[in-house]
Amino acid sequence: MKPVIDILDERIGAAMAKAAGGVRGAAMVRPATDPKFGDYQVNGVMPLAKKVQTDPRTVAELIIRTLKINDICEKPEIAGPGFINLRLKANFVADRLLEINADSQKRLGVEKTTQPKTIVVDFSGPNIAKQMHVGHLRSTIIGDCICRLLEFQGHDVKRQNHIGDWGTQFGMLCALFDKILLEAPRGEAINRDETLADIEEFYRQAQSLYKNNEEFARTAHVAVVGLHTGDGPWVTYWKGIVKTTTKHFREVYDRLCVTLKDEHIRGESFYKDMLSDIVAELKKKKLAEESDGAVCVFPEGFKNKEGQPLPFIIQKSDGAYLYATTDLAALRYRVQELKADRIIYVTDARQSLHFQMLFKVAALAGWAKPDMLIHIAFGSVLGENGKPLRTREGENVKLKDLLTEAVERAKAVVEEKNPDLPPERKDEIARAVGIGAVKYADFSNNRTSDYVFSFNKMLAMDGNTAPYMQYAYARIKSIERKGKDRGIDVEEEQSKVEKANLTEPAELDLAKHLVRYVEAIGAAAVDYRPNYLTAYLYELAQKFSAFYTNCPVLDAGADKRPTRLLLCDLTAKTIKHGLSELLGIEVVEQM
RNA sequence: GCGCCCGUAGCUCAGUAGGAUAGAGCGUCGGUUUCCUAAACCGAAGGUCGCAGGUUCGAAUCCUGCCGGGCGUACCA
Repeated sequence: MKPVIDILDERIGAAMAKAAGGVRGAAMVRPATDPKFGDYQVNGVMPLAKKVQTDPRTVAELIIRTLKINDICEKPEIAGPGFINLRLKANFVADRLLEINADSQKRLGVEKTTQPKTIVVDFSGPNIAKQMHVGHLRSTIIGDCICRLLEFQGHDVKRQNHIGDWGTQFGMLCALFDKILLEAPRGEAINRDETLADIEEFYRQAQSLYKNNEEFARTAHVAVVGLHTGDGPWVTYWKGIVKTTTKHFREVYDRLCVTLKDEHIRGESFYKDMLSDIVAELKKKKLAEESDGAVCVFPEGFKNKEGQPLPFIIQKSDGAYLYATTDLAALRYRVQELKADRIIYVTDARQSLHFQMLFKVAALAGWAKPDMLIHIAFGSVLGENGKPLRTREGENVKLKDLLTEAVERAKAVVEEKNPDLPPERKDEIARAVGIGAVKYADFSNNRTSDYVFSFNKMLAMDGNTAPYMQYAYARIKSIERKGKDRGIDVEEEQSKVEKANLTEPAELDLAKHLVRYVEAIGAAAVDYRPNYLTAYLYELAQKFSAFYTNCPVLDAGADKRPTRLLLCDLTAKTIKHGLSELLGIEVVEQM
C-alpha cells in the first residue's frame, strides 16, 4: 500500500508541472497544521508561483483544474496566501481501513523499502567488570528502537555491541584474581561463580592495591602484557570476568525488552590485532604524524584552546592505542567485512567532537564516505536537581536498581487501582508498566535534549506516558472480552465488513489516523527520532478515547457494530505494534 | 578563546527540508459516571517562541550580533 501522502504528492506534483509549463517545484504535501484545513495541505504552490512570477492563488486554481484526485479527496480548497487544502473522502478512508485489515503480512499496510541497505548500528556499549548504569540507558533503548524501525522498513540491520572489554584496567583485575588464587588455601580454587558485585568489589580492591603496592603493580603490568600475548593464566581470568559481566548485560537487556543478544557483542578486544595496522596505514598515507611523542592525525578544521590544530590521537607516547584507534579499526571492519552501507553510532552528545574527527579521518583514509557515517547523539538523563542523575551518595544509578524501583512503583499503583487481580497478573502488569514507563518517557522526549528523570511523571495515567497507552490498549481488549461474554463473535463480525461505515466524526477521525501509521514510522526512521512515533501513538490513543466515549461499540446497531469492532481491533493492533514491535514496550490485556 | 547543543505557557516538554490563529501534559478553575475499565473524557484561563537586527509573499524554524545555560576542546572512553 502506497502511503496516502505519497500518492497526493505525486498527483499534485504532476498537476503542478502542467500548471507551471515545465517549471519544476516540489509539491510539499504536509499534514494539515489545523484540522479545520482538512487532512493535508499543499505548501509548494507559493514557491512555484514565485518562480513563474504569478499570483499564488491563480497558480493554485490552475493546479486544481488539472488535478485528478476526486477518488481520494473532497474538492480541494484554496486558502490563505495560496495553500491547497485536501480532505480525505470517508469512502477512501474506509477502503484503506479494509486494506490494512486484510494485510496478509501483518504489517498494517506498511510496505518494505524498495532499497534495502546494510546498516550497522553501534549502541549500548557497556563496560566489562561494571554494572550497567543509567548512562547506558539511552544508547541501549534508542539504539534498539532505531534497529527495530530500520528492520521493519526492510533494511538489513547489523547490531554491534561495542563493549569495553579491553584495556589496562583488566591487567589490574587479572592480577588480583591471581593473588586471590595464590593466597587461597590449598585445594580451594577461585570461585568460578563469582557475581558481578564480587567483580566490582575486586575492581575497587585492585585499584587501591595498584596505587599502594609496587609488587602488585608489577604483576598488573605482567598481566597486561600476558593478555596481549596470550601467555599465562591471564586470558583465562579475563574470559571469566567477561562471562560474568555479559550474563549481567543479558539480564538487563531481557528486562528492557531490548533485542541485543550475545552474538551482537563485538567488543574492543576484537579489534586489538588490527590496531597497529591502522596506525601503520595512516602513517603510510601520510595522514598520521608524530607529535609530542604521540601518533596523531590532524584533520582540517579542528582547533584546540590555543587555536592550534587539534590532534586525533591514535597512539599514545607510551605506545598504547586509544579508543580513537579502536573506533577506526571497527569502522574499517564494518565497511570492509560487514559490508555496511551506513554506520550509525548511538552515543551521548558529549562525544560528538570525537565522531566528527573520526568520520573525517575515516574519509581521509578512504575507508568510508562521509555521508554513510552518522552520529545519533542524545542528551543526558538528569535528576530533579537538573544535574546528571546520581544516587544520594553521588554514584551512578545502577540500571538494575532503577528498573526495580520503576516496577515496584508500578506495582503499588496496580495494587491501589485493581486490588482484586490475581497476584501473578499484578506482577505482569507492574513489569510492563514500570519498564515501559522508563522507556516511553525516554522515547517521548526529544532525543537531543537532556531530560529530567521523574518516576511520578512517567508513571502518570494522564498525558503522553506508557501507562496511558497501555490503558488504552487494555480497554480495547476489555471490549473484546465483554463482547465474547455476550456471545458476540468479534472476529467473525469484523471480518465480514465489506464497507466500513464511518459516519460519526470520532469514527472518521480515528480511522484517518490509523491510515497514517506509515507516516509516523517514516518520520521517526528518517530522523532517528522515536518521539515522532510516541507522538503518533499518543494521538491515536486520544482519538480512540474520544471514539470510546462517543461511540458505544457492543451496544451499537447491526449497521454500526462491525465497523466499530474493526476500528477497535485495528487501533489495538497499531498500538501493540508501535509499542511492542517498534519501541520494545510490552502491552497487557488488562490493567 | 574556539566548537557543538540548547533557551517555547507557572512547571515539564512537542513543534517532521520556512507555512495559515505556536500545541500537549502537569498544575489552576469549571463540567461529565444508572452506559464497553473515571488509570478516562469535555471545557476555560494561561505566550513579546531569550533579546536585537537581517533574508522573503511568509520565520519558533534560516543568517548575523548580543544575553543566559549545558557539553566538549592532546595522549580516559
